[in-house]
Amino acid sequence: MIDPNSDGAIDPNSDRARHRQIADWLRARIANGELAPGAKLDSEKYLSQQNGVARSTVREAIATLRAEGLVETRRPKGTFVREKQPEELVDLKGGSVVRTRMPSPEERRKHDVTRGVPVLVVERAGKSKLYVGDRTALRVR
Amino acid sequence: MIDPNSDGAIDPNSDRARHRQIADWLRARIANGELAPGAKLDSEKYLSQQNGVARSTVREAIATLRAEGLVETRRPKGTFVREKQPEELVDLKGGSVVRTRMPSPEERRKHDVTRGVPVLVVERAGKSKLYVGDRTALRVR
DNA sequence: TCCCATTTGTGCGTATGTATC
DNA sequence: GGATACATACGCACAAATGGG
Repeated sequence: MIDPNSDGAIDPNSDRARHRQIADWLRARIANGELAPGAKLDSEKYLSQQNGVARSTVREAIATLRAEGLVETRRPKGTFVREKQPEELVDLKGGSVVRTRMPSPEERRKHDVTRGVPVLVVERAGKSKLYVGDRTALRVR
Repeated sequence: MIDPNSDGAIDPNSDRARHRQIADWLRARIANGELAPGAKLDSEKYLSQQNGVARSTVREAIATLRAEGLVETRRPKGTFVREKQPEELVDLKGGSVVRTRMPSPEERRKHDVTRGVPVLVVERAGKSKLYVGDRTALRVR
């Protein structure tokens, strides 16, 4: 049996939405290292019972973290804190212009991009190249 | 009265999730210009009745587009196709390293960043600067 | 000022499907 | 087969913000 709020993420008196409070709480635990990269979050069911909210409320909180690129969900394994990826250092040539945006679903599939990870678009001489933000750093020599 | 599927976004026989079908459909309408930048999407209620699905299903589709940076929701006005922002061209100095990621909630507030919009992080000489992806392009001279 | 209609936000409960171990 | 855990989907109710009359 789980004691609701033994770990107390939720303040029932707060005006702040419950799913936001839970997202804040998980985000803080990730930030301070309590939930380290690679760590598995508690299950949605556990979190919902622990905090005395519906599972859908927990799901919304996790969806927020996913969109922020903080966690990644592997079904039905669970949700995990994202780990830093090996980073490729790419040299930028003169005349290049760099932009960033979220990838389309096709680009996500094609380049195997996790949800919540943006891409870098480098344009030069009328052509543009795509780099996955997670695994790329661009350098100006 | 709305005739479900008079506009037919949903194929009930498809095993593709309904919210994904609706997201695909809206994404396509945005891509082909039928829903131009600044245009207002139909309300969640209208879309749900039009497609014969629950409002929560439509909301999930729209949340997807929001995370992709395609639309932006202004409550209680509605959801709108995002417009291209005036772009500032920033020159990159030698020795700079550029990365991209999603902003934290604090960064989003501080820099007024719409959901679904990544940021550019330029690091140089131990210091790093943040640029909003939506309104910034970096140039190598 | 007040009321109302519209629209998104929040939150719940329930049920069923699907993938993994 | 069973247990676990996430995914999909529905329905409901009420809150909050905005604009019109």
